[in-house]
Amino acid sequence: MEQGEGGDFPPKKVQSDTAGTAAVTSDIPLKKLARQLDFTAFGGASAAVVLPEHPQSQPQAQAQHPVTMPVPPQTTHPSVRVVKPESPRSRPRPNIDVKDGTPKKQKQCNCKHSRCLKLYCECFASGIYCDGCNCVNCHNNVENEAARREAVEVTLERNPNAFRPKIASSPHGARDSREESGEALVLGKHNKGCHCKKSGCLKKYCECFQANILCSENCKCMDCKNFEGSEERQALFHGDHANSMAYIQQAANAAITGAIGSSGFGSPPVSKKRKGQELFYGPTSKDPSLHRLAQFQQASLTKASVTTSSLSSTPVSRVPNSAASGTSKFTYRSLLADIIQPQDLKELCSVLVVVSEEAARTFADKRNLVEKPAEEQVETSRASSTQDRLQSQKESDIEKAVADDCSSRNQADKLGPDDSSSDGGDVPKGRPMSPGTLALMCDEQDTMFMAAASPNVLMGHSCNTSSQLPYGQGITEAYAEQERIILTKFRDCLNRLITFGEIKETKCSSLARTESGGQNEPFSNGPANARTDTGNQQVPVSNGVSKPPFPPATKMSQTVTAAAASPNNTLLSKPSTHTENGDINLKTEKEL
DNA sequence: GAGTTTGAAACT
DNA sequence: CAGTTTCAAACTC
Repeated sequence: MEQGEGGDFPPKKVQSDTAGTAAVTSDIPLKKLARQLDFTAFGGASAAVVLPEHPQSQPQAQAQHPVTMPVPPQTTHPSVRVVKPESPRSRPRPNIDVKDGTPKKQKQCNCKHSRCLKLYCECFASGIYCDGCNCVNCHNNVENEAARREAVEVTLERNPNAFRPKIASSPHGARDSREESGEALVLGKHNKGCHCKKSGCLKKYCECFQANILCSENCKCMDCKNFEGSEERQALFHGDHANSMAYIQQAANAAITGAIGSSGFGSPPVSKKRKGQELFYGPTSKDPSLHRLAQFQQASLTKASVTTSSLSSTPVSRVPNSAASGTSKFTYRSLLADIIQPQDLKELCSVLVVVSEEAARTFADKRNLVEKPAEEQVETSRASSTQDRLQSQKESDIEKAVADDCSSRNQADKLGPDDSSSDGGDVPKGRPMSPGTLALMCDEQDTMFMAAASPNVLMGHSCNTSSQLPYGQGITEAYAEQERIILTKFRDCLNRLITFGEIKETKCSSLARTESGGQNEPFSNGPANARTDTGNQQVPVSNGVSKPPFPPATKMSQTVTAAAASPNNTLLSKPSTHTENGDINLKTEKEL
């Protein structure tokens, strides 16, 4: 019991010997001094610490894992106020003031039939004695310690984790808190997940909501609106009325009843079932960040997506959780999936290497006019070799990106449990990167690479400390020149990619409009099996054909146009071996 | 404050 | 493990 451990949790404000005594259930606590559990370490946002705690006590408590019977602490300070824990559902219903998030003072239970010896009882579940509660026939007290202990044993027998905190902290806390600026914390996730059906997870009935955390993949809730990016949820936390309880409830109610609906378009959220993100991204991902991402994307996608029925033969709203989560029929395929071919990459790299060499050579020639050839040769060689590595790295990066891109077509299927995407990465695995991201990553990794492979170069480049370099200013300039040329080329290439992507997007959009025949219009609560919200975005729809919904090509340049439309498009300006068929596919592909 | 709703816990 | 019942908190009026 951690919480049980709880049992071992040192009571705040109470002695330091607690850990020891608390574990010994035989010690009869002094009158009505319940221990307070501390859930702050578990990410429970609501776990506001009410009482100061002993610095050394916390570690002790956390170090304890053995599930033992929770025993209210002994104390030699009867005057200490009993304060119940602020756990995330931390225990049944925490004492949190929804208005301001501040913890209220102890809350008394009102149990009538459980004798306060079942988890129904907040006090019992918290591992504390009832104190000043309004319960009836309470046995959760010193006088009934025997019964209490027995009840604890029974409870633990049934569920060894019964007294453990339900909210696990999230490794992505920092990120979350940042993203949720202004909102309640969203750290951690419910270990078991909630099972809400009607509350939309936006009421305190929901343990996740109550704990101020987002629902996670652990949840089996229906029609969940407690996910990042949920407008309903945001409505609860943001806005001028953010602190108005009435507003909050109104928003929640509206959200639940669909009055607001996702994005206010009058359409019900994706499904009556389960979280929509699973429909698109595969369900079983255990990576919180991915999950959040998916949730976020869900929020975006649902606005732009088409009726789910048109994308899947299975009516989403009737798909059981497991089914929905297990058989994701939606896959996201990058707009560039067919554009970038391995050969393109090779060509790109070749070109970059060539221009790099040329740059180096040109620069060397210039210098040769005034400096010793031998030295220059070495430098050129160095430059070239460095550049080669650079190209090599770029190629690697790009290929990785493309690999992701290509694999994305089956992304949803791949996002399984083992697809624990890079922890904390802002670019979870499986999510195709936009050209812009790709470029940024390349730049970033180039920098990193260069820093590792050639610190001097990096220094010279970024800090203008060339005078300190063994190779002098000349080398630095040569590298700079090479870099400039290469980056320019690379930029051009990426711009072309962007253009291609936009062309394809445009085509897809047209196709969607054509095939959906106006389905993208806002609709009221349509067929239950239905549809997701449609925002203003066009989403490719092709009857059953594998045209999955995909995010809009966000960072794509605004200049789709002419250049893009040119049949001579190639990734590079240099003559290409592409099979230019006018379509977006530049090549006949065989390399994949 | 009474009655209803909700979802976790308990039970079958 | 799924379905049902019990329970107490959350919520509504």
